[in-house]
Amino acid sequence: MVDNLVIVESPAKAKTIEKFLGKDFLVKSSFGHVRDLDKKGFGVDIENNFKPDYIISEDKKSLVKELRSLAKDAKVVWLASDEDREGEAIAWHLMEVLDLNDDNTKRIVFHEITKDAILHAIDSPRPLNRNLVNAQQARRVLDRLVGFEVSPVLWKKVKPQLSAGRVQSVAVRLIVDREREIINFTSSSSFRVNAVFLVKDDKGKITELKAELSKRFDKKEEVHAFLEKCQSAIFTVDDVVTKPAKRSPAPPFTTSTLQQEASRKLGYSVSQTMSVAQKLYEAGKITYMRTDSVNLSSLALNTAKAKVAELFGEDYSKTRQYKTSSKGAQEAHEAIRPSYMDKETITGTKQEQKLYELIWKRTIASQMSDASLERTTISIGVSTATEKFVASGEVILFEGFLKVYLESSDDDEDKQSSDVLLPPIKVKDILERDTIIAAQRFTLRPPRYTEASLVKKLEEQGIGRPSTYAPIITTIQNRGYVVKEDRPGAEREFTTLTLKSGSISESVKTESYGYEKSKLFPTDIGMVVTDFLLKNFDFIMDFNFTAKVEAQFDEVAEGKSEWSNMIGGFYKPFHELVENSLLISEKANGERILGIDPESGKQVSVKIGRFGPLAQLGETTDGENGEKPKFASLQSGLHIETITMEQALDLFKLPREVGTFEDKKVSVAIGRFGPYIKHDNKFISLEKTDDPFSLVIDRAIELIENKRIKDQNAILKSFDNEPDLLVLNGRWGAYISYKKENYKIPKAVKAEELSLEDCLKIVEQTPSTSKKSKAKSKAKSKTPVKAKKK
DNA sequence: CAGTGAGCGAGCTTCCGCTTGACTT
Repeated sequence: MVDNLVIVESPAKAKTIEKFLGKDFLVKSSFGHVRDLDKKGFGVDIENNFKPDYIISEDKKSLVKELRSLAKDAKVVWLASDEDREGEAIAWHLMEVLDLNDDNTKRIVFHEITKDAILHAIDSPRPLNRNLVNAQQARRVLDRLVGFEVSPVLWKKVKPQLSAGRVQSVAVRLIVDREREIINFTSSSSFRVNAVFLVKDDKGKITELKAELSKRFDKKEEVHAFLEKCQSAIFTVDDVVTKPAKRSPAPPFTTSTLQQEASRKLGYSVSQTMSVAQKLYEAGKITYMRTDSVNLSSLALNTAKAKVAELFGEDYSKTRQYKTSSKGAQEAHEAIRPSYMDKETITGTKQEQKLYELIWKRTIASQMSDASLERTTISIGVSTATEKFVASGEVILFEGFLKVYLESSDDDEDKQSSDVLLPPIKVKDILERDTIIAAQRFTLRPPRYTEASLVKKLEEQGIGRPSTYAPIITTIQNRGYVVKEDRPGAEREFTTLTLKSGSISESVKTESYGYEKSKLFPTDIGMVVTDFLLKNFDFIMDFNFTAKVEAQFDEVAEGKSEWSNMIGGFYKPFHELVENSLLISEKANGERILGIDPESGKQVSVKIGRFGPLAQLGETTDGENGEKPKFASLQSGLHIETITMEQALDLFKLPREVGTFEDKKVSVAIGRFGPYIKHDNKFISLEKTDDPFSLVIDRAIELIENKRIKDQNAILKSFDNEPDLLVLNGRWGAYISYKKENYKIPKAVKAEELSLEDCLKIVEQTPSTSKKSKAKSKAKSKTPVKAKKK
């Protein structure tokens, strides 16, 4: 039995703190919240001042039982959850659930996990802040009200199983808005003129000087006229300006900036970054990874300073304290940094090492001096024209933090390295022209969001928290509102004009553009739901909605307003909108009428049907005259918002009969898994290069025969007295197929040597999946009971 | 694996934030 029970939120934190506190203290973890609103009902009693109905989460029951018995035996229980709204609420829930009272309970907080900070916290406990707890309740109840009242409206008006929420709906809106900007974007082009001059130094050595014309031309004729003037022109250096400049390091990582940089520099997805960071945290290699703070402990500042001095010298060290600028930051933790600043590298998986290295560099760089640079701009006059060429270059005089780390930026397009060493040049120097190239350049449409750039945007708007950025991205994809995928680009032609020696030549080249890799795209359903919510619940879709309610939560936290009043003020008008939307609005299906089919004279439209987006030929009202409309699913790559009449009409051309083979019909269609041939009730996929609209019978027969050979080869073994059992060769090697179920063959066994008895034995010994999971969950629930007994 | 697109009505779905494993392939 121990006199002091300390409860923190994370087990890794508990382990560390226990070492600082000695054997009089037992440190346990609550694993986050222990209670939440009941999920089965509404969880909030609206009639009764929004009284929350809290229940202990199923997976926390045994933990609460254990904590309860430890608390009963302890003299003092120290509630050491984070010092923010959620942390305060966790402490309050623990008090309630563990039957604690003010006499034997102390609330302590610390922002960094150092011995000094912990001991200081123990010396200065404070009472629980009920106002902060109420602010959390208001936040929790509001999210429940919005989520559980609006989602059912979607089930009725759009499609079952959909969801809406304060955070996710706005996240989807961002992506939908961006997609529409892109759809409506029209690109324009202009000519960018670049010149190469040759400069000879004292020793006769020739270096190139690249410069761009300060003016861009819209028309080819203008370019031509300009190049003609350049043919005989004299190029003189008009001006050389050298300016000092400096660059400062980026602040240490928060969750959001770590996700962004890991995405840009290492190509990690947001959730990948978090799970690797979690591993590093659990191994004690970095500080807590869910934080919005850029603050570093004084211990970290000192060790970073020593490390910088050791590696690069005193000149490179500069101690900096950063201030958080993001909206709604609660700063319960430190920034994400290495636990031990002197460790440049660690052991672990490749992924862990890379992420650690990134964190180490960012943190160290944040404690280094500015880089100082010299930026030079050279202006070159053209004797026969008023336009001027400009060359610019940058020289690093003192590297400072750049020795270690430079933050990447999202717009990788238009990347122009200005880190060029310019040749020595003076005003009035005459330059020798080599070539001048004018290339047609197109304006860029707005970029689509990546996971990480969406997180950045959400954080800027104060929407979501460090612990939820990764789950948000998963949710909006799971709900089918958004997909993350690659999409091919397109090709376009551009013109270049080149002045070389004395002649001007013109050429047309092609370039590909718009290729997207791992970007977020809205689905048809995502767009329809967003439009529906905008129409019926515009204030929830407002990007400032969260910021507005946060301000009200703050008033509750400061004791200036009572939480259920605040919620009441929100709920009345909100609930009216819910009622109205149920009454007024029609079912939203995103219908778009494309026009009239010239062949049949019927209307062509697209909409969302029961099973997804479809194209429709004819109107439903036609049905009264006995003629039903035709339907066809939209294939991947086609979208309600952008499909053309031609593309829609093509869909009705399938299924298409191509001929007969072995006296059976051969037809081509497109199904869920792409284009296929149907013959004798068998399905054969087309290959990528085959076009279902033009496929001929000869090619179809070829594919059918190929498939037959392949199927034959897939059978490694069959048994005459048990036709249901086959040993097949699949994608991952040999396996047993028996009565529509597949069974793994143990690694030690050679597939060719299996007898029928061996196979049946394997089938029998393979436990069904349901059995397996039951056995494991039982074993798991036993462990905490054991722990209690000691 | 390769469909569907009518309608009825049962019973289900759903939020955001705090935490870790528990799963499956």
